[in-house]
Amino acid sequence: MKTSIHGLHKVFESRIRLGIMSALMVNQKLDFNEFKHLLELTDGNLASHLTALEKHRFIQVKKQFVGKKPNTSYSATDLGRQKFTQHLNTLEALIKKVSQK
Amino acid sequence: MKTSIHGLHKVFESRIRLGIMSALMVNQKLDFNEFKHLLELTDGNLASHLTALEKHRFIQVKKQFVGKKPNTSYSATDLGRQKFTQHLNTLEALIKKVSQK
DNA sequence: AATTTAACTTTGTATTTCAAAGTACTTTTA
DNA sequence: TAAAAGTACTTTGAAATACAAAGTTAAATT
Repeated sequence: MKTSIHGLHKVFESRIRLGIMSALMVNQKLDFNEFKHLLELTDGNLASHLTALEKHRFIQVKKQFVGKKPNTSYSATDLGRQKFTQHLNTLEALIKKVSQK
Repeated sequence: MKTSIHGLHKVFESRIRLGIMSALMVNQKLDFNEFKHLLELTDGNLASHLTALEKHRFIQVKKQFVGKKPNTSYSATDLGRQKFTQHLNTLEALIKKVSQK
């Protein structure tokens, strides 16, 4: 087991950040409001989870105006994809181990 | 995504409790010291994670003497197996979703 | 001018996590 | 037989995390 949970990254353990990263793996970009509706969080809480991922450089932010509205969109960085993939691989291996028997 | 992370259980989010449950899915019982070596935790920390799982009735405890030494062993309950399986199924679905494309 | 929208930041509380130290009881060792 | 060690905790306290609610900034709409 020592080896099995070694590839897990603390920042991905939260269901919310897990959700954010998953969403960004299948969508090249998503904006603040999309996340808000997807995850049903308060603005502040969502912002802090996004900031946590940004601090690790697992996601990157782009601020612009879309039409006349401000828009903040997020995408996974290469590093983020790499680390998150490793996290999922570890989980997958763990699931496989548990399922086999 | 709303649906995807719905089957996750908070208590299984921690890598340590994930490790404990995984170990108990493939071993019908493990004792305190085995966990200690498997997970490399201080006694107190291990005890509190085990207690957390016990409070949810996801694991059960058996205290006995083995030879002359006290021995505390743990096993997953049916409820624990059921809930943990659901957690892993949810993760598996999420991984599949992310991997597809 | 007042309201709304977007995206935060700040504040404050509650919860979680963990190491370290302390405890109780038994056994082994010097 | 007194001291040390092992098992399995509990308690304490500090640090990190999580979250809601309220406040903020700046532009856009009514």
